[in-house]
Amino acid sequence: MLSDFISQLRITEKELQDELLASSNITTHKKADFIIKNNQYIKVLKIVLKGKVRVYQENAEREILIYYLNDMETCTLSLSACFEDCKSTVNAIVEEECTILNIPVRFVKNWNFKYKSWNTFTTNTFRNSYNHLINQYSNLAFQPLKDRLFDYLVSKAIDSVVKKSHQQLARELGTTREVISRLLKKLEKNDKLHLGQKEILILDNN
Amino acid sequence: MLSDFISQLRITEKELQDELLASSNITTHKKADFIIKNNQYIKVLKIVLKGKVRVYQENAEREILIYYLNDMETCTLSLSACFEDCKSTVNAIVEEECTILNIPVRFVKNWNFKYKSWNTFTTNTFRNSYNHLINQYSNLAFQPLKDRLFDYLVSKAIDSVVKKSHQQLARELGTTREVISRLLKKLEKNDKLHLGQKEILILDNN
DNA sequence: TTAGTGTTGTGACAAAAGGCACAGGTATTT
DNA sequence: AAATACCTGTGCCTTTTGTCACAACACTAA
Repeated sequence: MLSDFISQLRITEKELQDELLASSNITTHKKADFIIKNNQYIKVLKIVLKGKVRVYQENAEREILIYYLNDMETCTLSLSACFEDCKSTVNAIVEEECTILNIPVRFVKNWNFKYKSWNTFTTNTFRNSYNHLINQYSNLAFQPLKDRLFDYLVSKAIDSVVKKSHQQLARELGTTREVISRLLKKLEKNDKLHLGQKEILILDNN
Repeated sequence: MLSDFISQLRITEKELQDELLASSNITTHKKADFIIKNNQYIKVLKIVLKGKVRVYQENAEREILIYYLNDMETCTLSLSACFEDCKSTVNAIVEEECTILNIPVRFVKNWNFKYKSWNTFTTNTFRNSYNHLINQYSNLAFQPLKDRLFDYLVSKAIDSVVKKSHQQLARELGTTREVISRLLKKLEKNDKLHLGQKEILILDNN
């Protein structure tokens, strides 16, 4: 699995491959495990080799999704922490059983100017995350929740189906369950989707 | 001015100093000039040496602030564009007469692995911008507009005074003028601030 | 001084989003 | 089968935010 990561990132430097092997370790986690908790010091860069992790911020009564980490995705916030000691402002929780590559922060900063492929990796990670977040931000600012909800469902659908409860959707979109239930009903009435038990079928995605 | 930038970034490499001098150029812009327009290809990295630029996204009827660029600040989105050819998704408009350092994108990517100080610069720029944006994002998600408005005023106040019209504030916070006017009145009634003509005095910032 | 433009205040109303309460459904475990 | 824990639907009401319309004031340029 580590070798998949190495090849996906085109890490051709033999020396970096060796350093990675020597310094990192791989851990596995069950559903509902916390990978990172708010206000906790970040000591390792986390890369999800396999599985799914939800990274979110919370306040008193609500949550909002920052991003999901899927196979071969890197936690940008822990990458950022590699360059300066800091605490996490988010929580990260396992949604599907995970295999995670852990690299202590002290290596990551160092490699950035030592290995070209690593430099490319960190830069791309920052760029993609930043662009993604700007999109999220302006959607949040401009789009009514109904549209954000529908777009979100379309983006998460696999074979036009989303298997999430209304409560889960509420958490991911930063709102409450009742609001989601009502908006979904409205969308169903407009023949945009069909509601089942913990399952939403998208009918019309234009 | 360029030398201030060089010293602020601790660019000690003589060679990079020379490259910067040879490849960049400095331009000046008047208030209300567009520096970058939505959907336009980005060809240079823009660094504001002196002045103030507002970078924002717009949709049909509204705008929302992404960030301000003040003295010695770098446009993160144009930095991002240096690593892959792409179009702007934002507008940037001069708010105070500006002196801008322009560096063609082809150099920036190259320097990233060639000069340590440049590498540090780009990494810090991405990190700071990403952290800032995450804060903005969760404020937008969690805080009622009234609180976002007050916090924003406090953050922009100089000697407890903000010299902006309600219309400007509306643009920066992604809402409309009437809404801002009413919220400001409410805050004034609660003795949080005092309203004048194009001027807001903060009375109580806890 | 006057015309024009930008700024502020506000009433009336509409739409969007949230909170509370409760009813009934589904799934799982014991 | 009973108990328990989620899950979904919805009525009712409140708060927040947005829209339209209009009036008054302030500032600037001719």
